Amino acid sequence: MNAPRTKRGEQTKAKLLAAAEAVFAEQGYQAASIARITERAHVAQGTFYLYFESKLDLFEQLVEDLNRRVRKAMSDGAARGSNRAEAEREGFREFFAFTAEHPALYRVVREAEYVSPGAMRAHYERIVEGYREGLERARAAGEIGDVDPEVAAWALMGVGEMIGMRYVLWPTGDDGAYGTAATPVPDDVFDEMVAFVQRALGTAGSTQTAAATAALTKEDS
Amino acid sequence: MNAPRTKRGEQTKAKLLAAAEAVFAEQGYQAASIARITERAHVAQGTFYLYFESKLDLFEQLVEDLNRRVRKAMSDGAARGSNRAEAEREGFREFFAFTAEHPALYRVVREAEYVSPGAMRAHYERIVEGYREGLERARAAGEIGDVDPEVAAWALMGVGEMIGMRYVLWPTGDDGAYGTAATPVPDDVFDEMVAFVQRALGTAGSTQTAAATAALTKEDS
Amino acid sequence: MNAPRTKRGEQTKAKLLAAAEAVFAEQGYQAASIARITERAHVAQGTFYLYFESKLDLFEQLVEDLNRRVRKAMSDGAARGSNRAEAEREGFREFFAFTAEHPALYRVVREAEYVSPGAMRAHYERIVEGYREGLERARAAGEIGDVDPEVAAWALMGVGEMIGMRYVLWPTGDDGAYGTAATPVPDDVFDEMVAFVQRALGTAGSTQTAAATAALTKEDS
Amino acid sequence: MNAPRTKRGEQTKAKLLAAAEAVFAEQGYQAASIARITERAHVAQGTFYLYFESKLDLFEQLVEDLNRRVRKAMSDGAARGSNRAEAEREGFREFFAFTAEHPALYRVVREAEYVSPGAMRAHYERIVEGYREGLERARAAGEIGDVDPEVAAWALMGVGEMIGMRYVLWPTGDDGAYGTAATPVPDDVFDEMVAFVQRALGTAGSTQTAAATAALTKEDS
DNA sequence: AATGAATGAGAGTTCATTCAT
DNA sequence: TATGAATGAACTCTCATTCAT
Repeated sequence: MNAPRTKRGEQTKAKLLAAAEAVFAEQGYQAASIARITERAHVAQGTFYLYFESKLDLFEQLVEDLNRRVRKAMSDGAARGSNRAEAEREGFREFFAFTAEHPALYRVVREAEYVSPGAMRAHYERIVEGYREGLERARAAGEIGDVDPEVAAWALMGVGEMIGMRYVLWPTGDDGAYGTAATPVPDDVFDEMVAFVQRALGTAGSTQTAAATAALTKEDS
Repeated sequence: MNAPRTKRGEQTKAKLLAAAEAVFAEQGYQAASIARITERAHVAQGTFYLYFESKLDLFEQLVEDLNRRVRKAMSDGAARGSNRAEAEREGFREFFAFTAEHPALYRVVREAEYVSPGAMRAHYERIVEGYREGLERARAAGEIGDVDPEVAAWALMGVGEMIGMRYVLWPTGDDGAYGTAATPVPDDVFDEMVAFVQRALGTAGSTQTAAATAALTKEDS
Repeated sequence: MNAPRTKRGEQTKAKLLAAAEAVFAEQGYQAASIARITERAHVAQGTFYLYFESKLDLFEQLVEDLNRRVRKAMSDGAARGSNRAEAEREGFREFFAFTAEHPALYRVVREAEYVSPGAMRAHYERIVEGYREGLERARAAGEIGDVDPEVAAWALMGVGEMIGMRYVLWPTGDDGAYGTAATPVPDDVFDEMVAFVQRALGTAGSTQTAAATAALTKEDS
Repeated sequence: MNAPRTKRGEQTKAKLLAAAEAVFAEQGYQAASIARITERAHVAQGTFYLYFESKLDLFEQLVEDLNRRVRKAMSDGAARGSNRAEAEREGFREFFAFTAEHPALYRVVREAEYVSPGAMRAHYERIVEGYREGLERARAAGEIGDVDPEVAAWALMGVGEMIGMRYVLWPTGDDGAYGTAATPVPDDVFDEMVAFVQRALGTAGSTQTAAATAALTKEDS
């Protein structure tokens, strides 16, 4: 009652997931109706229940899927950096890019507290886990100061989420309507934020000015 | 159709707001029904519409009310500090205490993206405004480093929100059920977080160890 | 969420119960929809849930209500008889009259095995309990033979139910459509059946022919 | 679109009928879904419509099949008896045994009033017809009293059905859950019931006590 | 000011049946 | 013969809101 057994079924499920992501981003989880989602996917309402047990099941599958992808993007970004400072910066860059491209993840997770606390926590915990591992390695390598990796990881998560919300998702000067094209974080804000976290972590070389850091990273972008 | 004109009316409206806060905290905005709220307030369903135009109106009034109170608590806390470092620390302390006592604010705001984007933004912007003003003054006084007050303010907001969610609202080891007594942030986590933001802001004297800071502030608590 | 608190509410609930009885009789429990029932009661669908928690709740309330009334009718009938033979006969007479007037009870109970086993069993057990008590008293008084009251009571229940179904509810020569006026049991069938059970119980005087018995009871009817 | 044309097809249809009987017994006709039945038969949903025109068609085929088999069992049992009294007893014995083994027949027929009145009536009428013929022959032979065979046949049907329901299908002391092993009628109840109907029919020799009858019939069982 | 009955649109979900392969 | 994906109408139930008293 869940996994498609033919190619056609696989396509249909993919269509549903894509439609759900779009509708969730536009209207949020609660306001999104199965009717709206299936309509957008060009399938009948009943078809939905061939691949998902419930609206909640869809939600959890979607969050898990997006979570996997955002972590992949972040770790790919971090891997581009040759030291912790660069890894941090590139990880955030990817995080914001993903947020801009998949606003559904962001928005839906914030709505999820009462919908699926488990899914929400798992989402944050997995990202934080990535931060924590990175920080532990960096600390062992002497690249950052004497910080508690766990607490620092949650703090980084918070910084990223709030900056992402404010500068990526809120269309500047807008009245709050969604669905319009989201803008990525402006360069100066991004640099300020990166400098903020690097000071917080005591990253080696974080004393350089934000402007200098920006000039540096422009080269490899 | 909104402002109570008698003392009795005032009490009724207050009962409704208190009930709404409790029910919102327990079930969230979407799941909370007017029926449940009026039941908890011991008034008839129709009475609700004597004081609120709609569920949304209630929501916005409640968020505004709580927002005013959390800002008051934070600025009172900050005023207790004799320098920026202490102000920061005491502000956060009050923020977490308020979060523990009024989980509804926190939870409902996160759910509000699609309910009332205006109310949600106003909530964050007002708190950030407080941070920003404090940071600007501190910078003018040379108490903190060369940070952009606006970006730093949003970053602080993010740190506070995420740490609050993780350490105040999630009953440790729990499966996600709400309604149980929330625990405030553990001392060591709190100290780590404060040290994190003080390094990030380049607060004068932030080089002291977290333990030392803790010892210091214990005296005046 | 259940008991009406005003006269108007009481009338509405009564209208719903009456409509439900009619619709259940016509279409059965499963096929009867809340929409159909509320339409017939001239109220909105939502009104239904002011007085019943669910379709099942309505069903159980209705069965209990009808059960109470059929037992009242039967015991009133039995009380008219001056000996066990007459009590038996008059009890059955009332049972069939009730069945003719309230086919819903009969039909809905037979459908209830999977809907509400508890309600179905309670229905039968309560009626049987009445039979059993009557039989025990009759046996103590020497009015009937040496029968096991419990087993005999269930047997009587069976006879009544099947004869009722066959001769009261099945419109003779009909193709099975319901909703037409039900006919009560024809006199000769009734007499035969009464004679059958009186022989089975060894009721004193049951050796008289059915015809004679009929002639006898005509007088007091 | 109905009759299997190959051996393989025949097996598939048989699997479907067996699965349907089991599922009907467990959940009843209405709650049983084609999906559940085909799943249990280990065939795809579409396969169902190769052998049955509709769910109703399946129901009617199943009822007819079971009806044929229960009548066969009953008449085989009756044939074992060397007189009417014994025939009656053995017929009931088989009826209860069949009920215990095929609870679906019993339960589904009671649910059938609105599903297929025709099938339900035919089921009862055919069994009653068997009773009636037996009673007519017995009466002609002077083995029973002066009873109307038609009415008596329906009464016997009722006794059997109700005793079967009460003592075969209701697991004693149970809360109404089905699917557990059904117990056959206890000996003493069975004897009481047989004595009941034999008195009702005025079966020759029915004045003997139930115990005596039991002793008698034990010999040939 | 307060009540509680009434509303009705809309939600998620089920399921017998059909269709393309 | 057999599959399983797809359909869409119909269902029960919820709930913010309005109305009559």
